[in-house]
Amino acid sequence: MSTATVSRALSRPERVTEATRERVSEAVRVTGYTLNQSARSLRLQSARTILVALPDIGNPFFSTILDAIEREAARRGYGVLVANRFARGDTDPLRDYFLSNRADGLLLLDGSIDRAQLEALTRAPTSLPLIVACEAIADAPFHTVRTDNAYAAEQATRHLLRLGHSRIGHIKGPAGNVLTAEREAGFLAALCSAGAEIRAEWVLHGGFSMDDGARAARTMLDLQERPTAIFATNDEAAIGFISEIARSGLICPRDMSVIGFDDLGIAEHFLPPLTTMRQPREALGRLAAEALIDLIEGAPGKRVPRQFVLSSQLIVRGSTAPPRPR
Amino acid sequence: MSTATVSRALSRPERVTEATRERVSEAVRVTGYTLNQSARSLRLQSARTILVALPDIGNPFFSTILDAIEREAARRGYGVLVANRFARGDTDPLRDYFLSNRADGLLLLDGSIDRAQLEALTRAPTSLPLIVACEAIADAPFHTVRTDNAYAAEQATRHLLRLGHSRIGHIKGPAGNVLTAEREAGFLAALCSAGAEIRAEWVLHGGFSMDDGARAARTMLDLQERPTAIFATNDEAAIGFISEIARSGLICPRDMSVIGFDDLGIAEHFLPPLTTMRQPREALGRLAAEALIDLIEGAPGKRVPRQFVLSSQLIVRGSTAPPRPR
DNA sequence: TGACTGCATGTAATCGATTGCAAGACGATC
DNA sequence: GATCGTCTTGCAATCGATTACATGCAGTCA
Repeated sequence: MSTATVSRALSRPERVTEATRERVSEAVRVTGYTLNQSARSLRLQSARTILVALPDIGNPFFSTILDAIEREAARRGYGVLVANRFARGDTDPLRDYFLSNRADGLLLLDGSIDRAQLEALTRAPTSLPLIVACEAIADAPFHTVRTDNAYAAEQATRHLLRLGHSRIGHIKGPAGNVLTAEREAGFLAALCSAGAEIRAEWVLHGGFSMDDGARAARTMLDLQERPTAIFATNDEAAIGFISEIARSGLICPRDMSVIGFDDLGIAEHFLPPLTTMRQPREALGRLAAEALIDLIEGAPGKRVPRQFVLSSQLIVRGSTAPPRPR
Repeated sequence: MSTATVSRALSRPERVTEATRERVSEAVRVTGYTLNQSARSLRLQSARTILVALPDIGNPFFSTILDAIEREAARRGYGVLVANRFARGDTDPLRDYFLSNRADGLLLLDGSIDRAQLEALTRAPTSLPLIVACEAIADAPFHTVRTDNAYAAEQATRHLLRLGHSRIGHIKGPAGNVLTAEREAGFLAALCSAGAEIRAEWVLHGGFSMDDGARAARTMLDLQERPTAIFATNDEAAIGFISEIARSGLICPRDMSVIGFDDLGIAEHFLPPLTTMRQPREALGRLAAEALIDLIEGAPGKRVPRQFVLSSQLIVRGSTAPPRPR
C-alpha cells in the first residue's frame, strides 16, 4: 500500500474503500504511527498554530483570557504557542526570525510593544495575520478586540459621584501602557463633567500589581488631605490599596470607598467584596481567537482592519459606600 | 549562491567567509526572509517545542508555574505549546495523533489523567519524553517534580495545634485528585500523632476554587458543634471559606483560624493576610522545564525515572491565632 | 612546475505528508 | 465484445532546510 493511500485513508476516509480504511486503522494501531506535523505543515504551508504574546501569563487577568483563547483555538483545531513578557524581552531580529512560520498568526495582548515594529510585521510580503487585543490603541491600523476603557472608567467614577463622593482619587496604571492613559482620561472626564474637584496629588502613580496598589496607599496616607474614594486602575491595585490602608486602621468602605476594574475571581470573595467594572474576559479571548483564525483562513482580500469594542459592566459590591459624614 | 551556503551562513557563520556572511545578511534584510520552522523541524526531527498540559490555565497557581516554565524554555530556545483542561476533554486517539511530533516532549501538570494512558505514551516505540509535575503520584514510574504534600499538610496542621487548637477541620480538594488524598493524609497524621479529636463531619468536601471553599463554609455553619480552626486544601478554598463565614458574622481569626496552601499572590494582601504553606511555584516550573529539556536532549540511556521533591514552607500571617477562650 | 593542504562553496539526497495526474479495476450499457 | 464511466490506488513532484560528500580554488613547499 502506498503512502498516498494511507494519507487519504486518514484525512478523507470517504475516498477509500471500507477494506483499505480498516487495514490502515489496524496498521496505525499496531505500529503506533503518529502523523508528523512538521511534514504536514511544510507541505500545507500552515502550522495550524497561533502565537499568543502576553505581558504576564502569571496575572489572572491574562490567564483567563488565554483560557478562552485556547478553548476557541482548540475548537477550530489550532494549537496555541505562548510567548510571555513579549515586549519586555530582547525583541532582536533573530527572535522574530526563528518564530516565523511556526505559527500562522499572532494574537498580541501586550500594549507595550513598539508600534512601528508592529506595522512592519503586518506589511507585505510577510503580511502576518495579527490581532491586537485588550491593550490596543484605539486608532491603530490593526484588527483589534478591546473594551471601551475610557467609557468604563467614566462609569466607575460616576458610580462614586452618585454615592455622594466629591473628593475622588485615582491609582494609575503603569507608565507607558495604553490602558493607563485611557482609564485616566475617563476618570478625569467624569470629574470634569460633574464639576468635581481634581487634585493632582490624588492622582497616584501605580501599576497593575497588588504591590503597586500598596505603594500608592502609602503615598496617599502621607497626604494632609485625603480623598474619600478611589478609582483604581484594576482590581489588583484596588486590593493592594485596601489591604495596605487597613494596616493603618483605615477600613474600606467605612473610611474610604474603592472601586476596581476587571472583576477578577477574587473580587467577589475579597473582604470587603470589591465593587468593580467587569470586563468580559472570556468574550474578549474568544472573539480575538475567532477573529484571528478567520483572518488566517479567510481570503487575503478580506483584510480590512476591523475593530471590535466590547463594553464593561458595573458590578456593585461592598467596597463602595456613601462618604462618612464628618 | 546555493541554499546550502545560506543555511551555513545563518546557522554556523564561522564556516563561511566574511563577504558571504554579509551578502546573506543583506539579502535577508532586503527580502524579509524568515526561516521555515516546519522544514527545519522535519529535517532535524525536532520541533524545539514542548507541550504543557494543565487542568486550568486560568488558575493563578498554574499560571505562575507556566510562567516559570515558559521562561526556562525560552532560555533554552524552546517554544511552549499549551493544552488546557487536558484530562477533562475527549482524549480521543485523534487528539493524541495530531498532537504528536508537534512537540518534543510533554510536561504534564494535570494529576487527573488516567495512569494507564500515561504509561502507554511513554512506552516504546514512541517513547515520548514526559515529566509529571505538581500533581504527581508519588510512586509512579515517571520522572516527577513535585512537593511533599503530605508532609506539608502535616506541618500546616501542626501549626494550628501549636497555637492551641484541638478542634480542627479540613476542607478537602476535589475527589479523585492526587493532592486531595495526600493533603488529607498529612492532616490526619498530624491530628493522630497529637492525639487530637478527629471528627468525620469536620472533614468537609471541597475543591480548589473559592466557590468550593464557600460551599464548605455553608456546610460547616450548619453544624451543631464547629471546629475552631480549619486547614484548607489550598488558598482559594481558604479565601472562599473566610469570605463566606464573614457573611454570617464570623470573623477570621477571631472566631476561627484558617490556614491555606500554595501562597498565591493574593494571600499576602487578603484581609486577614492568609497564613499558608508556600509552594515554590517558580522553582517547580523551572525544574520541570529543565528536566524535560534535559530528557529531550539527553541520551536515551539516561532515562531512568528521577523524582524531584521540593519542600514547602510555613508562612505565618494573620489568619491564624490561638483559639478564643470560651 | 607539480603535488598537497586547507578552506569555501556547490550538488544532491533526505526528512514525511499531500495531491494532481495516470493507470487499473470493475460494472453497465449498447 | 467494445466502449464508457466511475471508483480506487499508485506514481512522483513538492514544500524548505540541512548536511555528507564532492569540487574547486588559492597558497605552500619541494
